Amino acid sequence: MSNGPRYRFAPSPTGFFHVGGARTALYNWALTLREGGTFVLRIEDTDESRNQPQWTQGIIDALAWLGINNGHPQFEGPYFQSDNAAEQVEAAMRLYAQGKAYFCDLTPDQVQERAKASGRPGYDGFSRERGLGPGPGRVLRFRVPEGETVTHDLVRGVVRFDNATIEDFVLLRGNGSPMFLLANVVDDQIMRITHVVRAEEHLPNTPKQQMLWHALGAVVPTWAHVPVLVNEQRKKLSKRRDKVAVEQYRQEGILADAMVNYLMTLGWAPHGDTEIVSWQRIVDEFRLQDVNHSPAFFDIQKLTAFNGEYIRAMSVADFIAVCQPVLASPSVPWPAAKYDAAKFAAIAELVQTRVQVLADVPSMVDFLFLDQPAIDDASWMKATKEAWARDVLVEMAAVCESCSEWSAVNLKVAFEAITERHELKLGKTQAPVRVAVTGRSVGPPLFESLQVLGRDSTVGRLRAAIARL
RNA sequence: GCCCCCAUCGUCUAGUGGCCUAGGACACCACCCUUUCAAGGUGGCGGCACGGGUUCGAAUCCCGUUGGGGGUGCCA
Repeated sequence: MSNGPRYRFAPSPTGFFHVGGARTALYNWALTLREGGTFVLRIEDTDESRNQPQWTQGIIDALAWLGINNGHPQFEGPYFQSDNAAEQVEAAMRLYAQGKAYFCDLTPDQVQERAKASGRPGYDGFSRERGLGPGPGRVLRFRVPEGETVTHDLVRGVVRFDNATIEDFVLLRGNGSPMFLLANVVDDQIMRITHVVRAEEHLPNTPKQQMLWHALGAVVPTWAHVPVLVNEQRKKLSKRRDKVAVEQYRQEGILADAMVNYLMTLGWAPHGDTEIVSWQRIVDEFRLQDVNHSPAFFDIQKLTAFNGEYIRAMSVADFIAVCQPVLASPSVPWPAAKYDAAKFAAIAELVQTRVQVLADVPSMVDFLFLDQPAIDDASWMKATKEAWARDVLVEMAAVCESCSEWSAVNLKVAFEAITERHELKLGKTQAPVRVAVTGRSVGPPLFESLQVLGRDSTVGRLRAAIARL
């Protein structure tokens, strides 16, 4: 077992794993790798009302997809917070025995009423000196000491909190179960965590937890609070409002490498003039001290641009391989039986520079696997409105039927002759042919497309188009 | 309300007192290339929130203002 630093990622299984969590996990993972430490995954499942077991597997799968996998020697877990309930309660009772915590029988409503009456928000310490023992419905509250709590944060620096502004928070619920603040600290102690790197939303929890670490007689870990990810309204990313599920991006054909690279550039940047860098370089260069202090906008457009870069950087063979899931997806517009791997392989290189996400691929090649192309009406109208369009289609159909060798170059040469006869530009004349054959006005280069489609289909579609005019 | 954090192009960032007439990337615009669309190439637009200090010198340090954000649960 490694003696290096112990980082941890502690998500709660309350929904789809989201990009903000992924970024935090990646930060921890990069640090773990660089420093020869350990990455502990702990599922914080103490909120019985909200956590769902199925989300746990989703977290594990998404982490694995991003390269954080439990097969790696520096990965430890997953642990479950609920498994440590006994130790958490025991720690709480120790605090009670030492007078560092006390029981209170006020209900949440009563606490609120008193706060309202006094004009001061939060719990007022009503039961501090009442000497209540444990009992059903009674919560255990931490007795916040007087003074100041000074935290040292690797990204924020020194952050001071006046303890007078911190209420006596709950350690154990009325039903005896441990709450987050306590459970989190006890687990971190059990797992010998040395570095707590988490999102900025936890910064206000830090003085409370630091007091707990002290009260429990342990050496506090090193804190680091990284900025949150926000939407275009500059609000923290929310599962309800925003598109945040890692799994969804994966399904749409965002590559893991692109996602990882993009996420790492939110709040941080590698040295030099390019942000597209290898994971190894990220591991080598990433430092918490260099992390920005302000929230970062999760820009899907830039994520997509990164993804396009990664797609283009792949070999054609890799691109073909990575396209298989989307080409075999049930949402594809052609009947599964009609898919022809050889045809896709023949045209793959030409689609590779034309897609940003893998989900864009099917619409670029669907004409190859459909009996008849799905003609886009607007494109059709526009491409055939000139008088010459019919002649071009007729002449092209004839050429296609009669030309000797069925090849892109041959077709191009023949078509250029037609174009010249009409004293037009290729950019113009190819439009009706393209729409007739592929159904769209944009797509991979025309003659290569025809070559892959084949002579019979091409001629058939041209004839059908002429009949349609 | 109270506590805390933050502030460089629209966005993500480089910048840690002189190398900054502030660099890169995404987006946008133009041109080139070109069989559509992309890709690629070239160029352009565009920023240190404001006000005071400190200093020979400030995007960089200090204070204030303004503006954002987070927290304020018997959620995590």
